[in-house]
Amino acid sequence: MSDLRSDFLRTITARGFIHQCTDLAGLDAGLTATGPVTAYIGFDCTADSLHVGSLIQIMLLRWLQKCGHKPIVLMGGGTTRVGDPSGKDEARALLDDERINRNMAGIRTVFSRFLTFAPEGPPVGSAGGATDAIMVNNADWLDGLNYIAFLRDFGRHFSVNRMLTFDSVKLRLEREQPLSFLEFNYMILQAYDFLELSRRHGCLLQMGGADQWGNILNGIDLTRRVDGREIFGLTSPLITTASGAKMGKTAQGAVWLNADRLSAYDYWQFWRNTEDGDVGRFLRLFTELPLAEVERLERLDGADINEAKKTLANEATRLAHGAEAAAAAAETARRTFEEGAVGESLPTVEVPRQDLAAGIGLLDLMRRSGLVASNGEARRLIRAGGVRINDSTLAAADEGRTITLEDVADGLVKLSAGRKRHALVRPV
RNA sequence: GGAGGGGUGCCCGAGUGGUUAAAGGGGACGGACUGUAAAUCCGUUGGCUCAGCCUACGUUGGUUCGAAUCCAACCCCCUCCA
Repeated sequence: MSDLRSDFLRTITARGFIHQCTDLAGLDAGLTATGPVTAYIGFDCTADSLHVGSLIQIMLLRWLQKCGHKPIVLMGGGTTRVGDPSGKDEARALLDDERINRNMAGIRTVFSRFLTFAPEGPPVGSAGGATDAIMVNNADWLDGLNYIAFLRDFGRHFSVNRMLTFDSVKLRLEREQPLSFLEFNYMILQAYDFLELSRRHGCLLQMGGADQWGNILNGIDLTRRVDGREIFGLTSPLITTASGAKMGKTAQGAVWLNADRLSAYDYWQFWRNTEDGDVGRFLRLFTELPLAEVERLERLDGADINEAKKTLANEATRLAHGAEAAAAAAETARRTFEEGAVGESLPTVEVPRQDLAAGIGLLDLMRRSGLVASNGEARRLIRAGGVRINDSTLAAADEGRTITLEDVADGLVKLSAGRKRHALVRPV
């Protein structure tokens, strides 16, 4: 790998971003020819934010841009509108245009932290400067397709025999999971996306997760057959934790990148709680620390590795939420965990002072603070000895307790569920 | 269109008339131990006004003192055939 000449490929190789590449040497040559190269990654727009599951892809685009090339963020507006009938779930409610546009706007907000878009927020699809990122929507070309014309011009290049051998299809069939014709067409539409981006923007490379390999290959084949142009594909490894779990799930659900969905504090905590065995790998993938520094940090032994985890949390949070939010999260964590004091960024519920004077049910307050989802869960937690008010543990008999002004210390009541989850109640 | 199999709690999966809010496993949460880690051990895991009540086994009706379990219709999935 040391014979690679492009900054981009050298960087992402050294940092562990590459799982497979269609033609590493050819791509290297393309990247070192004159001028910026355009590359894209596709994203669903089924939600108004992305989560850490997409972070490796986002970082790939960020490195691409940092190395002097042009990233395209492809929003699956066209395919999202069709809806993905995967698995045994009932057909997902179809998203309307308004919803899709709102989701695209939310996702664009996420990307604006990681990538530099052309100034003045040009309309979706415009080209911008040489290395400015652009966001495009595949609805722009998919919506207008004519079925017969499409089949004749492009469908003839796809062999069903071959499509059946792709993992995305094969695994589904082997596990006797339903696979609709609609889904079967996804790989064709995605292949067409690549062709379209190659034509419109001279896009030379598609990247994606390891599960996208087959889809990417199809796009490359299609473009070669139809336009005679050689383009490239590159996939990133599937990221699991050292203990084998899929990365990015917490008690509350997905780890969102958008502060409306998950606070910077909780995001920081997510990284802080990384398993020992993952620290080095995550520092390489999800921060931009120099590799020498990463190597120093991952060599730390025993409890010292906590320093590396804090660095990981600081750096990752800085990228997603900005330096200020990262510092605040770090400070809150320090005060909460290292001093046992109260940190400012803990989740806070505001409660009218007179309600508190009258007394508010503990169960109710735990629910309102987001610490538990139901009164029953709160009761169980109390019985298990997992609930504390201002750091003193409650007994089972405290279930019916109310919180009053007498519990307020320094203008706050601190509620804790377990060792790590805290919330503040603030009378107003 | 025909024949057969199947739809159970967050997921997988047992259960074929009552002692079933439903075995077992996974996941998740809490406790112990720690380093806000992993592993391990213990506990919990539908809701509520919580020793009582309500809602739940694809949907809707029915049989029965009593149904996830029996019957009917419908919806959906899988396999094979046309």
